[in-house]
Amino acid sequence: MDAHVRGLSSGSGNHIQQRDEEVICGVRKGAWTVEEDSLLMNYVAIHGEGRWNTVARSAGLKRTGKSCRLRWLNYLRPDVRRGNISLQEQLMILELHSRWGNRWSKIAQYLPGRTDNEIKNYWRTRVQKQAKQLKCDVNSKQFKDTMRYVWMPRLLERIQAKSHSNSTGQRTSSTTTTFTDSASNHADITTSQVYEMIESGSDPKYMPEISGASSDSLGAQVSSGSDLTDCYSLHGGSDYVDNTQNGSVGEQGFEQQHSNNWLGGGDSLESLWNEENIWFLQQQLYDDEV
DNA sequence: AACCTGTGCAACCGCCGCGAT
DNA sequence: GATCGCGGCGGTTGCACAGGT
Repeated sequence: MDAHVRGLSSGSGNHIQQRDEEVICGVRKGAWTVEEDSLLMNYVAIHGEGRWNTVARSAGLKRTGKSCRLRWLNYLRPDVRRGNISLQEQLMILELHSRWGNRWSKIAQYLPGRTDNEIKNYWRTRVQKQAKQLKCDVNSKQFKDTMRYVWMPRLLERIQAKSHSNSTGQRTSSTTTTFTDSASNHADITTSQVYEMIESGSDPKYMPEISGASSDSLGAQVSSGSDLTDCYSLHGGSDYVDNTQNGSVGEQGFEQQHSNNWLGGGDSLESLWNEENIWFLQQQLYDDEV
């Protein structure tokens, strides 16, 4: 269905993509080949990152330094994670974006293994698409309010619901998690809101006990970890039903989930968008008019 | 089966800041 | 102070693929 699945089925990321490569002035463009990846990985393994123009030349790659850097950071880096944005990560993205806007690299610092490119793509393909469907600007107050007062609380609810349903008690007791990485050094992250999210188990980076590929990690519980086939490919899956039941939709009786939760992924943002959000937006617009 | 459309992601582009000279 | 090269960042594009008609 999507590129995740494609990538999985190929077993080697996007190597299946055989776009037309062009060579202009001895510089290759387009999709990277397995051989190029191998050259770059070997070179970086020996010489380390940085000085990308030198890397490109010395590794025998007919690529620009920029291209090598991008390929390494977004794809080849060993700790890079792709696909399957978990609920916690979604929540983090929403919160941090509301705080910083399109500072993708800054946001990415708080989502270990996620690249700015992936977060940016996520925002564009999921969030902006929602705004477009609702015919409102993604930067409008209405949309931001909807995110903050509807979307994010419900994400939080679902995270908590999943946590409880898994009955391990790990997550809810994790509020004492300490921060020992880069995030703790960011003086501009001071609001309790973000910390609460993080501390409640938003990400493996902040949850040493659930880091890595542990199958019983929260990430795995929520979104099957790095399984690329999960989140956005479960059309009509059981998660969808669970969402409506666990979501505490409630207040205006908008229990009915719209059938156009197009991607249908139970843990995706899309499943949160229903008439309730539209209603909320309409109320906001109405209030503004009055 | 053929074509069309939507989707998601990798990669490129242009701009900017910074350090070296 | 001016210039250059480089790396980083955000915006944008191109394209493979899946699903629909």
